[in-house]
This record gives sequence, C-alpha cells and structure tokens, in this order.
Amino acid sequence: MAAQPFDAAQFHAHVYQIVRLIPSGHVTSYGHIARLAGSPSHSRMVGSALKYLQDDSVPWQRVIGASGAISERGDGGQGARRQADRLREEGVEVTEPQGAGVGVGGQFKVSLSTYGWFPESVQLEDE
DNA sequence: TATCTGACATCTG
DNA sequence: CCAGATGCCAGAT
Repeated sequence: MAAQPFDAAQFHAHVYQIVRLIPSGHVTSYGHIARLAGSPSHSRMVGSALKYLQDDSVPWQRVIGASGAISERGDGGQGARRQADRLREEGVEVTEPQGAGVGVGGQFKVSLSTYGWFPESVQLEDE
C-alpha cells in the first residue's frame, strides 16, 4: 500500500467506519483515527468531517483530543458540555472545568490511560 | 487564484 | 500540570 493523494470521500468514509467501531465507555483521539484512516497528519480533517455531517448515527462524542480534552466549538461550551454528559452516561469519568459555573479557563478532560481505545488497525470496507 | 480559518498535534516555558 | 506558541494540511470564502 502506498501513500494516497488524499481522497476526501474515502477518508471521510473511513472516519465514519472507525468512529462507529469505538466501543461504549471508551474514547479515542482525532489523530489516531486519522492514522487508521491512512493519513496521520490529517487529524483536523477528522473533526471537520464529523462537524459537517451532523449524523446522530455516528458516536462522534467518543472522539476527543489527543490530550484527553474535549474540544469546544466556540459555542460557549454547550457542545462540549453535552458531549461530556453523554460520555458520563456510558460510564466514562469526565473532569469538570475549573470554576464550575462562571469559570471559562478550563476544559472537560477524560483519562485516556483508563478509557482510551487505540487499536493498531481496523477492518475497513475499502482500502 | 489567493488568503484565512479550523471539533488537532506537539514542543517549550 | 497548565498555558502559550508553532507546525501541519485541506476546506471554505
């Protein structure tokens, strides 16, 4: 297999497949998904793709940053808040931001050492 | 066609 | 451990 010239459609499809494979109660990072999709340097494209689709059938909430921090979309943290709450329902322990109310200098974080899901490879329908 | 932005990653202080 | 600055590459305007 050789380096692909980056096919957006194919990369897109692979991302969705991988995200669906994430088991409940576990999380993974954008960078790892990008790597499994065949492009380790296109971590940003992963998030961009998920945002653009807005598909509830894809558990995008299980995808967080490499540091275990939930990225905010600039909507005041409402999106991150919803994501954190949903992860808690699956049994994932999420730390709350500093301040707990008026605090704006903190982020929701998950222990990747405990809930991280990083398979070496996945079964993709197309390659 | 050129420029800016972005659901990131990684290094340094 | 946390915060800031830099690098990366493709999409959107």
